[in-house]
Amino acid sequence: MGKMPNPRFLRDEDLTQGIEALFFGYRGFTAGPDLLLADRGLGRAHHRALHFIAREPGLTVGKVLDILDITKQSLSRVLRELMDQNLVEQRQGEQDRRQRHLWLTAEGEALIASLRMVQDAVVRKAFANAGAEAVEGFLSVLEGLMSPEDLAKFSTMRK
Amino acid sequence: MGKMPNPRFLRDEDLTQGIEALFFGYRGFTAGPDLLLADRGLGRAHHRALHFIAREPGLTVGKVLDILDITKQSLSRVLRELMDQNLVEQRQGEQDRRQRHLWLTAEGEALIASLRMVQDAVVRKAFANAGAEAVEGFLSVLEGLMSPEDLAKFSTMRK
DNA sequence: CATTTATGTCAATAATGCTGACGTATTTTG
DNA sequence: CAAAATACGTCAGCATTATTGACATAAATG
Repeated sequence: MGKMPNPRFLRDEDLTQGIEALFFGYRGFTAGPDLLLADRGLGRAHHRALHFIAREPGLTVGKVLDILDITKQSLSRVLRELMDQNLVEQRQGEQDRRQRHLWLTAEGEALIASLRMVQDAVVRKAFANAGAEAVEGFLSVLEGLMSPEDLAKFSTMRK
Repeated sequence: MGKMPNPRFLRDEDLTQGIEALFFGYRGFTAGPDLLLADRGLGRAHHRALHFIAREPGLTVGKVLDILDITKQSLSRVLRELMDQNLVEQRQGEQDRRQRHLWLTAEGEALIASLRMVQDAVVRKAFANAGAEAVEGFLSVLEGLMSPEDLAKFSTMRK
């Protein structure tokens, strides 16, 4: 595209910097929600489940398993705890009655809203300070880091 | 800077996309090393310790505690396992003999080299495909996500 | 009707973190 | 120099998140 390629691009130090940026950045990204969750005896796994159920209400258990890529035993425990706390509820599928569709209760909506509030504040600040173009770069690098399977999930989610 | 601000920048969907990109991207970033580590009965915590010891040989235990921000009990177990596997060794400080300086053994160097090989391949591909400008954006967003303390650590590490 | 699919559960195990309490060696400070 | 602070280690107990393997049930499908 007529851009001068940087002759010092992709040195070991650049990669080291990228690796460490991800380590520290990811920690800043999860710190806020972790505190809120701990109040209710929940952890990051519960947050992830809540996030994707909120994003696509009525998801089946199988779909969540596919997204989170954990075993059903692990997810089962997480969902059990969320249901025990009246944050999530299950409804049997109408067409396929083997399926369990997951929905947030009002209380679950409230919790994810406060988690989003905290996390959005961090992300919004980082995005705003870096600028729209930087956000584009941020996203495209992260897409490149994803496995093909996860990239497909990520992409179809935002269609 | 005379740039047209995008009127649709920082919508909820943008934040959602950023959040999910981090989730899936971080997973792709850790998947390769995790497999290699599992062969030796090690995990991500050992990887992090090895990384920072490799990066700054002779680090003291206290410095590693500060970087990783875990308790000394947690780090102690990790270091014990690394030393038991002859990957890391400790040397008493010469000036301050209370300190324990950490060094990789030849075997430790070999392990971190193969971990780096795997992880670098993923990061290099993502960086190369996205381009130098995208990498700038990637880094500046991640810096914005870091806590002030972690940003300081991150910054002083690359002086 | 046999098979596959979607889900749940029991039991055991591992990695990573935590808190609290103590102990030792060494350095610093009043 | 004695007291306090620092650097590090360790014992014990517990929580979260994940794993594997085995087995069970209900419902859809060929």
